[in-house]
Amino acid sequence: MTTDTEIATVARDAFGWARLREGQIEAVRAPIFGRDVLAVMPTGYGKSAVYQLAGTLLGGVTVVVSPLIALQDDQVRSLREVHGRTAVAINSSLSDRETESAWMEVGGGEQCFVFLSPEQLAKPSVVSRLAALGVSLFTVDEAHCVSSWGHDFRPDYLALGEIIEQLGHPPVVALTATGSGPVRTDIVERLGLRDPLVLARGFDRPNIRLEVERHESEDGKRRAVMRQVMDATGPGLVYVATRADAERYADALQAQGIRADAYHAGLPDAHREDVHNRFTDGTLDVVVATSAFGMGIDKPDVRFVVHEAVTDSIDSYYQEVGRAGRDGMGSLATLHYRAEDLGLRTFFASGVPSKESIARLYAAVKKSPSISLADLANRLDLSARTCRGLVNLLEEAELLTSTTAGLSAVGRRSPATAARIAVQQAEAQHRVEKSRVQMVRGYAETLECRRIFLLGYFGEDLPSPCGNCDTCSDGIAYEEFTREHRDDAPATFAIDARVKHTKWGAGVVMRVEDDRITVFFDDEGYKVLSVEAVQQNRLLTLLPA
DNA sequence: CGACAAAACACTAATGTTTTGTCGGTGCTTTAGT
Repeated sequence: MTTDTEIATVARDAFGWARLREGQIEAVRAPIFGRDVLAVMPTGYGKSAVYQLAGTLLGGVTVVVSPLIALQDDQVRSLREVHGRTAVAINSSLSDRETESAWMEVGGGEQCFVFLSPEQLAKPSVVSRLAALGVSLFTVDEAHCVSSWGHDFRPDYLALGEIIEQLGHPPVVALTATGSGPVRTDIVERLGLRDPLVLARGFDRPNIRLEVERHESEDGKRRAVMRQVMDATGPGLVYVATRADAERYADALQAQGIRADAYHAGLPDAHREDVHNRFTDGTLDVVVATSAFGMGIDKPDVRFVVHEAVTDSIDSYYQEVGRAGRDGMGSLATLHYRAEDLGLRTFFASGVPSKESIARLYAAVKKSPSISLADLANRLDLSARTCRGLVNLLEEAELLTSTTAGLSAVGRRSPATAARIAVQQAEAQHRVEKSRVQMVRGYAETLECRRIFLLGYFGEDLPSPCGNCDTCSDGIAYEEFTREHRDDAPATFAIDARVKHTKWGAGVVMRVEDDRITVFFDDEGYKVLSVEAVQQNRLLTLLPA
């Protein structure tokens, strides 16, 4: 209890916060007692306060891993200018001299926050500097990136677990606004968290109305999206799947006199920043964006989030939807659904590397043990990224290990065998990703209450239909609800139970309904099974937890 | 997988149909050349 008082005192005296939420206090308490924590809380709940308070209380060096430099700069500015703390962001935009002076600042005072990208931490010099200084707290902000970006897009995310160990495993605080059960498990495993406290708070956002509009033709969908945005009031976001669509819709909306603009990663940085600023200060009403627009947006009065196409997962969907109505006022989230749009997402979830390239890489490592990643990329004439991706895949398949000394092969397999195993591993990953896309289809096509479905995906049980989604308004949700709760559900498996399927291997029960059961399998992803089939054919057996 | 553009074709002239090809999302970093 003394600690809770201390936390409250620091919150008030150092940061000027009169009140903390229960979840924040719990999340701060864990690292102070040396326990790792994964906190899943929506933006606006006060995630940053967790590491800011814990770091201040623990003293010394707090590392904050954050995916975007713009995000880091915002945090540093806030810590320095608003709260008078010591904080630096070290990245490639700094000159050598600036980098040196930043490191001096880190080691110079009683307490300092250091913001780093995972790519910075991939450099041995950065890790050894931190090790020499000693790290009191290791924070991973936007921790879902570990899970979603680690495999291919930003492979250095996968190395964070190893970095934490090299730093002597200080208490770890992982923070994210999104994350279904499997994503949380993935974060915990990849960061190597030890018996972490897992907190999830504030998932339900009852002020956001949920709607799905189905379309047969591309043209019909386009007209419906245009009509909706033109009739809507207040600031809003339109999420599209491609850069070209972002520009097309933005142009069309402008032509209709709407203050709209496009945002995607292909636009010049200055323009992106300008769009962001205009949206924040209210001179721009609608941003038509790819998934590039999102992290770091903290605008309270977004009144609608329209999805012109499906996302790659419900995790992404709910995160994007969550940008509406942070002020608690009524807001609208509409998904314009066309079954064909799932194709693009399925495509992104594909693309297994060729056996030849894997075999070649494995053979090269066997031939030259302790080879560095850079030398390997050079020798094989691969880009550093492609090479890193392949190495990560082989590491996950436990065919390679990577140490500070370099890469080396594990066991004695032929390159062909190694390639076969690695391809199986990659295919399993892609099956999981495709199953995540299929869950988006499930959401779009469900007859039950949308919110029951969404919250159920995140492991929360809404006791009755929400009354604020399209299926509730149509009355269908209530029919479904009573139909499913007609009888006492037959004894099946409990949520979170670890099970084994005759064909799909081990998995975790995510959801149990009257007539079907949803399981997340390690190598297959989400599968919806009929309870009848499961019982008749004894498809599932319970595994010890 | 599917949208869209370019190329190829189909044939009686300027434009429509079919086939083939390409591309699609997210950000760090670092280096060579102005």
